[in-house]
Order: sequence, then structure tokens, then C-alpha cells
Amino acid sequence: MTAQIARNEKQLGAILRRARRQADLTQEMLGNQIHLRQATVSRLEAGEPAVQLSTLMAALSALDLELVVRPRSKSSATEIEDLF
Amino acid sequence: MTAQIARNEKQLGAILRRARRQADLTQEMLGNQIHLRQATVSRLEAGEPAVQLSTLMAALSALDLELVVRPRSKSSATEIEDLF
DNA sequence: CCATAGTATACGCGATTGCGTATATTGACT
DNA sequence: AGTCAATATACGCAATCGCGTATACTATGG
Repeated sequence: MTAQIARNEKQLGAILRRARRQADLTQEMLGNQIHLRQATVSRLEAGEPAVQLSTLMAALSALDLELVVRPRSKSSATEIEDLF
Repeated sequence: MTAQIARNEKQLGAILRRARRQADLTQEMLGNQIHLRQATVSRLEAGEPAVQLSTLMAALSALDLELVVRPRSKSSATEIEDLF
């Protein structure tokens, strides 16, 4: 899994969904790991704006992901290199 | 401003606060730009877990930041420094 | 086709959001 | 010390969270 950019909730949700599937987890399995309901995972992945930060961070850590905050890249080509 | 890693809400809040200050904005100015109250910006920067995703994304875009999701690096920069 | 796993959606609940407004508290500078 | 800007907290409010539980919908394989 390569680094992916999220500029809104929808993109973030989509990234999480891909990551979860790649980890071969169902929403329910993921939810059990982090003590969130399957319905809550569903809302997170759907990109609903009002889900809470803790929900996001819990999902990220269960999927072994981390967040990087950086200035917006103006070039369309993602310069993932400068993360390393 | 260089890319920064956030693995929890507190780190995320701290990053946002630094970015806002570097942009020479007060919480109130930032809040006005994104139609959030100064008090809400305060809670976000304090790392309160229950603030909403939309609040985070709004602040990021106002600060011209973006989110990158990537697999956790085995050791964070600070952990590496701790080795020396 | 159809069964079944997986996902989305719904109900009532207590808790907490962000809101407007207002007030403490803190910090930086003279 | 004293002043003023910046930040943190508080009140009541409507809205919405995530909860437990349960049920619709949607795929995908048999």
C-alpha cells in the first residue's frame, strides 16, 4: 500500500476502505478490534463529515496506518518521495 | 513547514496549532475563514478526540495543508533520534 | 436463481457536538 | 504591575454522535 492523499472526508473514507480490504478485514472485524460498531465503520468509510476524530484515529491504528500532514502539493504528480 | 506525522488526536492538534501560528493567524481568524467558532478551533488544537472530521478537514484546507495516509513507519523520527 | 456474507440504514437512548453568546484565564509587551 | 490580545471554558439549544439491537439492501459464489 502506497501513500495516498486525502483532502476531504470522502477521499479519506475511500482510502480507509481500500486499506481495510487489503488487510482482508470486514467492517465488523475491524470494528471489533477498535470497539466500534460495524455501522460506525460504515459511516467513516462513506466519508460522512460528522464522524469523530477518535473514530478515524482508531481505524488508522488498527490498519497500521499513520497520518502525515504536509503543505498541499501544487503539482498533480504526487511527490511521495519527499516524505522520506 | 515540513511534513509531520500524527498518530493520535493530540499530535494532530499540535501540528495544526503550529501551522496556524506559522500562517500568522489567530484561532478567531481561522475560524472565520472556515465558519467555525474560535472555541471549536481551540478544541481541535487541544486534541479533543470527539471533534468532527469536517472540522479537521476545514482547518487543513484553510491552512493549505493536506493529509497523507501511509503505512506506519516502523520507527518515527523521534524514536530514531532516541537511539543516538 | 438463491443463499449467505457483507454493508447500509433504522429505532430509541444518553452523551456531546458546534452554535451564539459571554466570560475566565493566559500570555506577551511596555 | 497593568493592559490588551489570544485562548480556554461555560450556558442553553437543536442536532447528531456512537451505542445496542435489529433489519434492509447488495453482492458474489454455488
